[in-house]
Amino acid sequence: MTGTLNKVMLIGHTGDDVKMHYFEGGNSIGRFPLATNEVYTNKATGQRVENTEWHNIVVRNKAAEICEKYLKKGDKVYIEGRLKTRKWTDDKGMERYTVEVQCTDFTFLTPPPGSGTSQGNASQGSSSQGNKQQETGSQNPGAARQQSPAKNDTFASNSMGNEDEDDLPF
Amino acid sequence: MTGTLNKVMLIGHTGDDVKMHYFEGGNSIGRFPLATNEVYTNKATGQRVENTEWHNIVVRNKAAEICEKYLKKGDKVYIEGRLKTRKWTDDKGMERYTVEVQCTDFTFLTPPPGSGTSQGNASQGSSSQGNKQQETGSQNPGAARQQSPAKNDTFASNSMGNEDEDDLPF
Amino acid sequence: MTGTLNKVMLIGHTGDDVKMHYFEGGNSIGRFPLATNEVYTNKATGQRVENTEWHNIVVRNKAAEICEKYLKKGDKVYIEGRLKTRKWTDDKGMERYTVEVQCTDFTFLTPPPGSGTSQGNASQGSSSQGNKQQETGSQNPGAARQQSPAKNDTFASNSMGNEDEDDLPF
Amino acid sequence: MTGTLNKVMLIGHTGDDVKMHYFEGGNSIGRFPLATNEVYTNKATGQRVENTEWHNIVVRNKAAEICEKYLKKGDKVYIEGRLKTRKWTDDKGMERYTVEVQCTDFTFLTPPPGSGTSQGNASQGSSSQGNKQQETGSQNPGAARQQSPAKNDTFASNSMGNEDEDDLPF
DNA sequence: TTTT
DNA sequence: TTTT
Repeated sequence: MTGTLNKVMLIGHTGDDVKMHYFEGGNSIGRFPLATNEVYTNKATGQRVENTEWHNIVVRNKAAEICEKYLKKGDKVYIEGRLKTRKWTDDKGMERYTVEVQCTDFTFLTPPPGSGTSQGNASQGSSSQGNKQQETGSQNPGAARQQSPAKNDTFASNSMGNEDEDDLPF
Repeated sequence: MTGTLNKVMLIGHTGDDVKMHYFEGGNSIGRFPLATNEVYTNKATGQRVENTEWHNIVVRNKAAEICEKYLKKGDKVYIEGRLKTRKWTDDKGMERYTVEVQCTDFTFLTPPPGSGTSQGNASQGSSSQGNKQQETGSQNPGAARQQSPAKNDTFASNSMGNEDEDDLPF
Repeated sequence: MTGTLNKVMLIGHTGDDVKMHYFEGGNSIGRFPLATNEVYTNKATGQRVENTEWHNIVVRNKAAEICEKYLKKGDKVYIEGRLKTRKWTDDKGMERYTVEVQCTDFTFLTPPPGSGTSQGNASQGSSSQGNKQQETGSQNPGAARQQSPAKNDTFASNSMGNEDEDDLPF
Repeated sequence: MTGTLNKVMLIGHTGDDVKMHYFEGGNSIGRFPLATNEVYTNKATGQRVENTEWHNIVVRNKAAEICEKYLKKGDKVYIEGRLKTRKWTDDKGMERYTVEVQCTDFTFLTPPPGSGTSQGNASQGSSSQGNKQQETGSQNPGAARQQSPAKNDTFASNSMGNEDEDDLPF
């Protein structure tokens, strides 16, 4: 029985690169931590408080590969997904629970190096800032990266039977 | 180029039944109005104000057929979608614009007649309340209706390459 | 540093009544579990799978009191909030983590008993279904309950400096 | 009576600076257009299609002033709000309707000039890119800008009776 | 135009 | 009308 909604929407910075795990049969998942922040002033003490919240993001298959390829540690990203609690057993045999965000959609918010937008760190030698190596060639990796959300939109549209859209990320 | 988000989430009551439009080639769309309300007290006058906002919902293909079949005037529903402005020309030749919510996901919140839940209007003769005729048979239409969100979730999951889910609404 | 978003939106059924905790100084919090469901068919096995996800909802102060008063076990509710991981120590001195949804907005989706809507379980003796005792009087508790979302909208509006709205839940 | 939800969430680029309008009594509103994009490939024609959707954003009072001060044409921003249709009469006396997004929360996604983040266009002479004049002083305007979402979160928290948070944007 |  |  449903009639329910389970939705998470996050904008944050990745705390690490995407760690991939490949299954037999061709499926794969990627995991990475995402940080969101809140700032407020404690009224009682007048003190400024800054909190970081960490979220465990899980992406699957094609989406995981796109994230693995284009998301690097520190990037800003929009993540949409579902909350899911995963049960596991620690080394002492104790049952433990981890809450994960099963990603269903995402949009990169850090412009790719070399994109030259007013938002980008484009101008010069951004690869020196620790960006992951991006493949070069006729297709601008920044543009490719920028298109990934379109892909997600596309897939989501297909989910409602929209016909005139494609199946491919790029 | 994207990196953008265009999302609408509504919970409201339908103001009319779903009006279907079938295209050659097999595609179809359904349209219906959705009402949301807000209540507040005008601070200056102390007067209680109640506002109704009307939204133009557009659903496509399989989703449209499900809505047409199970959503009746007055039902409560959760709608997720994208904002889209459609341009048209009125009978005086003037350009006009209509903002629509292109539905990408939905969940029925009015329990189907006969569902017998604590939330439902189940107990007796609810068809006398003007509910649309529901097909009868071994499958409970209420349950079918309840599953439609699952279908949407399923489709959305597939959009990210999730393998172990199905393609069918029911 | 922010520029981040941490948002959860849930529609589900409460798994228990709201448990209140009052602090010295007048603050209070309420907690309750919320269930969301997903249904899909495992493609490999063809088996129908139904999953229930449980969420720990935390509400504060006035909102907690409203929930405590009008939300009963089994009710359907829309919850909006933030994800927050709370650290605690179990009886063996081990550090444990619990993810909670810190509620910032909510809307009751189960009509109050006696509301007599097509959606309600109004017709007869619904109190026998274990509904909490609602105070009686000139004001319909069902209406009061329905208004709580308006209150939240109102508060949210004020957060942006909207002047012509009120401060009170009802 | 409510029990409804009216929520819009957008990430897009502003198409113009914020236009302020001040009312007697001290209230004010700001308006600006926001663009979101979608990209897909038309399956029938194989053609890549790019659509831009324009949204009319309306912000009020303190939030309007913050946007007016820190948001410049072309900036990327997250906007949360409510859909509202405004009726007006055109110069021919015809009734017209405009759909607006009444902003209730926002987060700047374009780093301020001089922020020096890997995402920023910081390095050199960004004011030549048409950035609005930012006040200088001991407080980094970029940081101030970054804090505005915190302020919104704060206000939203207060809406639920959260006590230990402040009232001030910065 | 219309829902609760 | 306009952003990337």
